Amino acid sequence: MESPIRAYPFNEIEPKWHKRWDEEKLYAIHLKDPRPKYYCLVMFPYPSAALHVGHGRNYIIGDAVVRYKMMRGFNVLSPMGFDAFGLPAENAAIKRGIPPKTSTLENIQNMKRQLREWGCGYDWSREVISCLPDYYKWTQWIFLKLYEKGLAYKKLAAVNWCPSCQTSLANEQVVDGQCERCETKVVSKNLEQWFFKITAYADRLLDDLKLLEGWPERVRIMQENWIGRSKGVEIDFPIVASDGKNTESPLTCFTTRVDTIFGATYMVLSPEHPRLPELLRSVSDKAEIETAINRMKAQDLTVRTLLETEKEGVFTGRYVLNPMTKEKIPLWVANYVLMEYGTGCVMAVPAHDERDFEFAKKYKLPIRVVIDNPKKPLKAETMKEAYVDPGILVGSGAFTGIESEESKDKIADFMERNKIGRKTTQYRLRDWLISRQRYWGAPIPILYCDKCGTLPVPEKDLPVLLPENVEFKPTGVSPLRDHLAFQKAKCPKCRGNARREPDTMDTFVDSTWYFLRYITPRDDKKAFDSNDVNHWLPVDQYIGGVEHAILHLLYSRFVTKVLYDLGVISFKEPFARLFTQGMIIKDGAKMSKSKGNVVSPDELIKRYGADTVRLYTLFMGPPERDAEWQDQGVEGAFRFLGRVWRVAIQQEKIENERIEGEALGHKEIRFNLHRTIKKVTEDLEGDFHFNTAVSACMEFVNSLYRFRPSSEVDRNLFRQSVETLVLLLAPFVPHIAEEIWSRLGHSRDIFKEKWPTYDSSALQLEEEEIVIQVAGRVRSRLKVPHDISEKELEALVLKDSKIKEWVNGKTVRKVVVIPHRLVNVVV
RNA sequence: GCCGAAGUGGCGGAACUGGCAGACGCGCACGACUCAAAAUCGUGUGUCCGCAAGGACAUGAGGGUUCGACUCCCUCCUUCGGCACCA
Repeated sequence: MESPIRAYPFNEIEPKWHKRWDEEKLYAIHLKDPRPKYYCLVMFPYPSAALHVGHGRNYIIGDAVVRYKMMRGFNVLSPMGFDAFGLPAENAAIKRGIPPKTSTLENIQNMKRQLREWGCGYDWSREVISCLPDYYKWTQWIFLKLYEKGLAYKKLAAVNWCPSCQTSLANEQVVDGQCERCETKVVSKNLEQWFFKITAYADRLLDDLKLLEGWPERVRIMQENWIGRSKGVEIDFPIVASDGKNTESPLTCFTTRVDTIFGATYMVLSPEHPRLPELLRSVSDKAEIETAINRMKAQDLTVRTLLETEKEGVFTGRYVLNPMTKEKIPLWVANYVLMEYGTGCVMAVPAHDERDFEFAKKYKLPIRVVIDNPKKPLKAETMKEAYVDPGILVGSGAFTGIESEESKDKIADFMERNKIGRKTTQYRLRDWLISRQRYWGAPIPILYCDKCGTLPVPEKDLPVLLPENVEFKPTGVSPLRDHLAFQKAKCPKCRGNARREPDTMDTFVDSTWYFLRYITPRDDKKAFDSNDVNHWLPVDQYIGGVEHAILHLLYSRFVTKVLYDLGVISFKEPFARLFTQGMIIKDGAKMSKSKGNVVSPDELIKRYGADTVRLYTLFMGPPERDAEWQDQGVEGAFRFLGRVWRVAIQQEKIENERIEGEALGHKEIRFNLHRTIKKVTEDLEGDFHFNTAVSACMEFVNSLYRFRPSSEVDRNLFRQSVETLVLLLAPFVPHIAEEIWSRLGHSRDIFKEKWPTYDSSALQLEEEEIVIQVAGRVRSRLKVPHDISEKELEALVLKDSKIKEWVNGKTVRKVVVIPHRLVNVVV
């Protein structure tokens, strides 16, 4: 890149203030400070090699909020740390051929330098690094707490396995059947794994979303979808005995549409249903049936769950009884029924379910209408598709004639009374699989003793240290399994030899509680102090990318609720307000090293200074939306800061310059000044409209360039204008603001100053311009006194020569007067 | 398929509660300064007609409500995101 352009001396200013802020400990807070607290948290980063401007948006937004709140008189907590365990760090280390710890700590140093250069300030005395024992000791403690509560358990299950990362994954880490990290196709594998019982909290995680008014609607909806609660009924279908003796227990299905029960003309099991072998025992020609079932089982699950996939099935030769109609209906097995959801058994109502309809048509199964369309009566023989909307029950025994929505409860109650079925709730959410067969994570604090079984590591023995001299290349089993020193353990009960759990925890466990650790980060007696944490949390403002809408944000909410139940914290939700900033796009794609479209902040800062990068980042568009990075836009921000510098520092020069444009007077400048304060304040108090706040400042600078102070009073206003401008800009461009502030003769740090307030009387002009429309089109405008009455205004308008021309002969039907704004003459 | 967000000049984007569409910035053109360039300062810049004054058209498309619609309602199209054979 070219050498720095001639401009204000940002390369002297910026390092000077970084040093000053460090020395003054501008960001260090005291927990017991009497001012109102404000906890501003940005999502802590993975320590990758270097940050790009896309990452920067997060920290710049956060820093602007922090500095603004400081000026509003809050005791602002702004901590930072590193989410340092996990696959990305380990994979990067493997590539470089060095231990993950070395590369991670190296990366952290580089990122800290970058954050400092950006001018983003944190209370570094509170730094947490999740891969260091003084942190993960307490991550392990959290695990033990969940274990005590029965919320951490081990089970053999079909789990998602990434063949490239050589580890199991949580459901949340599988995107479109692929590994979230490496996009390799995920396969299913039967393994014994550790899970967190997040499903036990499904209802509360869902219901408490309503408490999160400060969260973006879309994030709440995404979590709602993910949890996927559906209320319905479990119904027992008695099996018709093939040998006359009815000894088999009934098959249970789950449905959200009990209202359609009278139309259930067959029943379908998932090919994986555990009772299939038993059901088939008495069937004579079962070879063919079993072949068909095995074919369905072999079908790739990701393909099988595609809507387009052809439905396939086979009749089992068995029958069940529809418990309401007492009819004998055939029992089928079909590929469209999933074992993972509900009971793996579905009552099929072809007339009112698209999938059942398609299946029934293919295999010529009976279709019976039981919900009629009130607008257009249905006929089973002529139906082209299932009728899935509400309607009136027909052919439904005692329930005929009832509206379908209403009938759901009535039928369910009837079933409960007669022990046919019971109301129940199903969730899409699965328990959180937390074991990883990889090295770079916190060891799961569990011991196995041949005599005493599975035992938690006693709290006093924490941390279970992650050994450093390990051959850690992924092999599919945890490298800790064969590490002798690590495995050398004693059973806490019988003192005999015990083995350690070799798996490590998912990195997302580390980040479920880091925001608690920031309060008392060096406490080696406990994870956090309940009193302090209860004072400082929930986080007032959380800021981060929307990619964590489900994963991190759901897991953190879960752990918070567990800690609440344990009585160690007094709040149910960790983050009161959430702001999700948009991505930065370059050349049509998300900025990423692999795509080769990253813009490095280091070079930009060298060329233009950090304030320019910050200002452009905030100005480029609404912060919650994606934005396209344009190098030329950076120049614009840089030019603006030059204008600010000149108007503030080199005032005399401007005073002496020849007036070329239209000059503005005292009154207009005063008006603009207060209007700008109002606009910037409202933009920051609202949903962080930095882009319009910056543009308001630009407008004000433009107007200052038209001001020619001619008197002492004028010069005072000019000075006041400049000082206010600098205060308003300080959260966005802290270095230049500090520098101008001190050059204007202030010795106190600008962030210890009060945020300016506006005077509404200055916004009240005696004369205002009114827009005049004829038939809704602007035809003229008038300057009128502020306190003119509507009558007077109307009369004035009708006398106006231009308006007369437009009215010309037509009758005036009505005159609409909107005070202080507009008059519309309707002809 | 369901849910959500968005669609405005050459570009990024503004527009309060329904009240001057295009603020602010980029780009472009012209002028001032300069021997010249850069930087800076100024002027102009939606489209069409017009020398101009001015007028017509214009916020994804089409309807509607209203004195008045980027904004509200209906139908549809496109892009992005989430969920999805979930019973």
